[in-house]
Amino acid sequence: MRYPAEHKVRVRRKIVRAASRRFRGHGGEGVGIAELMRELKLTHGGFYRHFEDKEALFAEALDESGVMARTKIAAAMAAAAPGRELEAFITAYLSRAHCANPADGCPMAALTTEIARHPRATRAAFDRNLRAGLDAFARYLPGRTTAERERRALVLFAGLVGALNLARATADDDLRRSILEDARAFYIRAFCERT
Amino acid sequence: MRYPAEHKVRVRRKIVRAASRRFRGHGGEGVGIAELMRELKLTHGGFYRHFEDKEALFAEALDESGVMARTKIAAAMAAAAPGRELEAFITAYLSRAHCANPADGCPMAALTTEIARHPRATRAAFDRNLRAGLDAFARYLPGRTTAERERRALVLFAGLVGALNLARATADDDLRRSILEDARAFYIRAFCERT
DNA sequence: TGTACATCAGTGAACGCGCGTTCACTGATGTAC
DNA sequence: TGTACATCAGTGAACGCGCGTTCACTGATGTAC
Repeated sequence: MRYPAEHKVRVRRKIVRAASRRFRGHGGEGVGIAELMRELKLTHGGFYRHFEDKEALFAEALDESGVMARTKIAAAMAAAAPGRELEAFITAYLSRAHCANPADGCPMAALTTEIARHPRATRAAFDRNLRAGLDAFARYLPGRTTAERERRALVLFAGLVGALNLARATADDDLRRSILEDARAFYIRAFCERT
Repeated sequence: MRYPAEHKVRVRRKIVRAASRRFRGHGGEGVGIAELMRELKLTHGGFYRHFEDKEALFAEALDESGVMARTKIAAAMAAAAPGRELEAFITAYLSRAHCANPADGCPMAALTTEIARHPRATRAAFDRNLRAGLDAFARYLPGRTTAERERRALVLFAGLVGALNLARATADDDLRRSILEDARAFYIRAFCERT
């Protein structure tokens, strides 16, 4: 059956959105095409009318989650008192809610270790989103030049990713809380001091 | 054919050692039992004389890599000038060699994101090795009590893991170098200052 | 305006493949007598 | 000392399963005439 003009675009976006949540929640290898399509009341065969292969979807889902993540960062910062934007970002990133819900959270964190094993094109998508993410808060960091602020943003972000991922990995609730809280306090002190 | 007394123990250890490298290099789902056994000139059927299932091997491989990682940490620190042990550890952990060779490196870093999706027993093995790893360098950190030093060790370690993993994920050599170097400088300044 | 045809998103059976796991079997060695 | 038997690490065929991907087909709608 032929579908209305914009139908294909809408379905494609729905696939990407659903995939971006699933990939973050279960990892690239933990998500199957058939089950993903079933969630959208479609069958697996149609998938290949939209994407070259699973890897292409993965890369596109990375972009999609990147956009969503940046929207959340922006929202957290917009809601913060002036001068405390960075603190708000750090607090939100290392929150228990973010820790408990990888599927709705930062793709950089949820997929860090497996990205290294993906093909170059996918890792390029990762880089693209990493840089865009850094741009979202680099201007709130101390530093005389943009380059200097961006380098600090990268160090800070790497620290946040590491803390979030260790907190997610541990089976010990106390340890998890400790990682999140101590890291939050540490990075706020290290990067949010008025200089 | 029946084998000499200690034969089984030796084979088992060989499996665990080979698995620990492979898991770090390719992730849990990237390693197959049959191929692993083939590397040791064995067939896949015999695997189940040694382990309950793949998950049990994974957990044991985690312990094995933990021991190896701690040996390397200890060696790096022992080779350092007195008072600069922690700096030596940070430098070795964020070295390009460690970044380029996950299979020979820290299991905490190589497997962080997928550990969160493993069963509780496996995550307990992760915790065990995390704590043991922290013990290896916590005493070199500033802090009045052991507990305080251990909490700082955890924050530092999380930062190192995050930086190493981002460096491994990026496809951009310059970005990779930048992450490793900037993070190294940052953490040395933050944790190795004489207090 | 009416008719014939082209389009193409979606369907679902089928493909080949690799996986983790099971199991009947092998056969050299240790042990019981 | 010699013989019969038990042991059990390792073998390799076979299992069921789920995966990514392909493909002949469907059928409602757009388009050409």
